[in-house]
Amino acid sequence: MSSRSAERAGAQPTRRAARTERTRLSRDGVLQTAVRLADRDGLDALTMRALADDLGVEAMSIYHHLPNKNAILDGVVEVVFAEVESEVGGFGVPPTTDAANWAPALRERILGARRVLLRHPWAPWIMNARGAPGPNAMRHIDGVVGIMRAGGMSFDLIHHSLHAIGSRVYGYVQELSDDGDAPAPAQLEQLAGLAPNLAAMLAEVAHDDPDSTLGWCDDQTEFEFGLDLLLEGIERRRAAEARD
Amino acid sequence: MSSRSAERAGAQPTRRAARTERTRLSRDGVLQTAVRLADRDGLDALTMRALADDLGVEAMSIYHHLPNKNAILDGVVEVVFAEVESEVGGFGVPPTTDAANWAPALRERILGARRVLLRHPWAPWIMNARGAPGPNAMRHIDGVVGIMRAGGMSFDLIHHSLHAIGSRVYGYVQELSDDGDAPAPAQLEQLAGLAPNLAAMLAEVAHDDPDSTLGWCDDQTEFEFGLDLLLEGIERRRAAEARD
DNA sequence: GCTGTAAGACTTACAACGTAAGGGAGCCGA
DNA sequence: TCGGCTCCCTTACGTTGTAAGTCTTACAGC
Repeated sequence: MSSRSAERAGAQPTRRAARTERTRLSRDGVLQTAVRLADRDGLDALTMRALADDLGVEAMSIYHHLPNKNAILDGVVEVVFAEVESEVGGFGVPPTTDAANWAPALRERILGARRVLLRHPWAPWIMNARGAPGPNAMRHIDGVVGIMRAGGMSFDLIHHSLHAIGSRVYGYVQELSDDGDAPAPAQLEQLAGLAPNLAAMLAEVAHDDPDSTLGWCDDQTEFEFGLDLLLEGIERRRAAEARD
Repeated sequence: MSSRSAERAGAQPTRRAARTERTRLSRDGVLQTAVRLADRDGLDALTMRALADDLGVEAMSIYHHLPNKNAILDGVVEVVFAEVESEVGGFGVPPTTDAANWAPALRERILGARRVLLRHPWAPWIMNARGAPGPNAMRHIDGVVGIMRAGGMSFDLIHHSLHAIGSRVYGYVQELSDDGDAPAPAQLEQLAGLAPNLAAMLAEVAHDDPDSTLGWCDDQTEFEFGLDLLLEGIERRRAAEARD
């Protein structure tokens, strides 16, 4: 049923000939294909067998290049962060960064990361599920620390700020509900009994902006609102630190 | 090997006798046991078979009370939010809440939720993985909205704020790395080549507070730092709104 | 060209997962 | 007493990651 088995079953001269044009794998090729597969079919579809299929190979062959599936997951995230690196023009600290402009610089860096992650929406899930960031992700964070440092903040403040910004450092936030559709009036009425305040809010938002079904959730706008809130607060603490 | 199969193999009069004292399941009992199982052995250990084992029952029996595993996951989260409700003394809005004290009230509410979630660290994972909040979680959010509303904020500002606070509303943040141990000096040196700013920060933190191995991460302190940053920023926007 | 060797692809097989399908025990109303 | 309903058990299937072992192919040295 898969394209590969079809090809197998189909016009193929001899077993031997098929073997002759055997595909050569490589760690990089596997990861690149995995990224495309996840982009196309989602994270759940990224199984060893499906990946092998896309590579024109049997599942177990992959294990000669990556030790296990977790390594693949870590690997694709690293690929994504390589993309982040080129998106933001390198992980270095912009040379003119100082106390006056660290915040916009950081803002730009984070929004750049976000742009890439929006192209690979499955990546945050992997990052959440797996612990330690790889080298590329690490260098991304290092750049963030560098920008704050160039802004004249103490490591202590930077450290707290990193935690505060949390996953926003990476350019994403937990999406509350992806399920898409706006609450139908019937649902809204039902909700009113359970959660009147929430229902009132939803009703007003729906009234003010009927088009924005549930695009009212997790907009770019929302992301930037939260980010700016944090950056403002951090800037105020930086200034306080500088006064001492 | 499991306690149950041992019991089976052991002193048991007759098959019929065993059947007579057949365990009676209930939706509630299943969920309660699932919570205990997850608390004890972690989320990965919460499989249908393990759960059935703890219940003294076969896996498929569970399906007479819950339609599938997702229902169980949703169910245990609801159990957790019932615990939140009692922890915070109900999801209602404190009667004296106004523009002057909404922020402390909200802070208290969120930290209460956090206290409960720290007792069930697996719960956030489920909440992330699955979409829509259940009724209890919904009522929790409704309480949060209610508090802000009592503070005199517009629904628009409340709505943006909800997104900004993100998962903090629920009382948790994504933990960056749970893997525990402090970076060994060797690791730190290796890191210095890759991420010098980060390495410098870690070195200083380690120096200032050698005990706090990596408890320096995701402390209560960190959580409150970020929360207060957001609450401050929101309060400033509320005051601005009130001036218009 | 021939052959030995190592790299790497293939085959087979397993344990664990969620769960569909159907069997049968026990209880309850008639 | 009996029919039927509830609900637990048994068996089995498809999918997952991956361990173990076989076989092919490319290439080095002769």
